[in-house]
Amino acid sequence: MKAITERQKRVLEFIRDYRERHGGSPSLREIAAHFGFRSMTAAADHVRALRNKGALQWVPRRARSLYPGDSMETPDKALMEIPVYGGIPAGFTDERRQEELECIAVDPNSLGIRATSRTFALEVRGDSMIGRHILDGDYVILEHGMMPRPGDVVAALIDNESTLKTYHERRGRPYLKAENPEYPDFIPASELVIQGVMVALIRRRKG
Amino acid sequence: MKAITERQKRVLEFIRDYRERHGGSPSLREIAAHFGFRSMTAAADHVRALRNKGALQWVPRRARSLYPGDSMETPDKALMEIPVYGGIPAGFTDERRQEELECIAVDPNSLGIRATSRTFALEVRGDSMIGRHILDGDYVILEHGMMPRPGDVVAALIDNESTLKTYHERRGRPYLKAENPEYPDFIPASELVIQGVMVALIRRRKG
DNA sequence: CCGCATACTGTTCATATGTACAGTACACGC
DNA sequence: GCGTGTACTGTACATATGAACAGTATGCGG
Repeated sequence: MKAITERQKRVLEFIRDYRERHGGSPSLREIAAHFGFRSMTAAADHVRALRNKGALQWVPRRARSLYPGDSMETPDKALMEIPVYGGIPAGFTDERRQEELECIAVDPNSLGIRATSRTFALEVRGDSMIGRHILDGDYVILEHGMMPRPGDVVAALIDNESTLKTYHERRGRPYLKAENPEYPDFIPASELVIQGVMVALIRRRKG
Repeated sequence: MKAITERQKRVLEFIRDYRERHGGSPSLREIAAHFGFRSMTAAADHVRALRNKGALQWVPRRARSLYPGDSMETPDKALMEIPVYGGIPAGFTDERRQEELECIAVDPNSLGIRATSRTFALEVRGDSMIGRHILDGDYVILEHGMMPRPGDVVAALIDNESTLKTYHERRGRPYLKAENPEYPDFIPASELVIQGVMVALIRRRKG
């Protein structure tokens, strides 16, 4: 990959300045007008070159969607909103309106997960999963409908409440293990509903 | 001038939220889609009402040019790319080109952290921090230059290598505690460089 | 009851905008 | 010389987008 040319650097600077002053991206024609290009394709070429070199991000066909590649902002293509369910009875199935749902935004690529509509999050309450190094206040990202493998952390609906268990198999039969000595170790998996399999975890700083 | 209605407040919040997440304004059709309006005019009406009430600024006929009226300044970056440093000698100071840097994208709001250029990540190697429930393969998000509080996990440069320690104070003097029995418990903090304070953690699914 | 604002549905229209295609000129490496 | 990338001009096109027009329904104050 070649280096960024002087002209392209100027275009990138203009885009950066424009975003600073206007709080949004310039259009291709505005770029052309600023540099005195009589053809808008000149601006389009520069923008394409910058995109190919990774200096610019954009959303295809979206108006005014140029983002400097090194900026902290990124277009929404990698963004995913995950609903957060607390220790709520009925857990996965939400009775509340979508507007009331708390969401966290994550980048599926960074988390190494797929972006599906069946992905959700649980805010962990208590230290019941400390045996798996999952702490109170952690956000566990789960995928609904995924086939669990032995050792996976899963969310199960028990007594109308979402709880985290470890999935195991013994003599070919699946069972769930609670990582909490207070509860019985073995729960036949057939008796309960597995809501999702843990695919990632997010922990915030305390205090 | 009438007051802003509840519905209009919702629309305004969505616009503000969209700008923070995407770094740009939503289109009228995107607003309509978000609220489930079957007609885009509904969104246009709300936007016009907000403009008349001074809660929104915009550029006439310009695509994606809605700005919350209270501040034209650049909104907080919603999604930021954080460079990942492994167990690399020299750690925080990178000798490598920026293109070679691995990055993870996170939403500062979701993680409960500030978006600064001094934020970085370390990919944890080994189980030396298992006492703090930080596992091999976890990504620890740290902020450089932050004042650590007792109990905080910090990254320190020891023997030219970035290692994680717990920050403590004893008799008013700061020291670092290794959460690993193999290493000495007490390291005078004055002797080493604290690169950053842990503000969040991200764990991917194994395998 | 009337007037008025809010909160929509449904449609149409002008244009702003990104993108593609065709072509010219120049510099540079092999 | 030849191929490649940069740096443009000029035209054309599909569509995303803001804006306008014609309605319907609801609530609220006078």
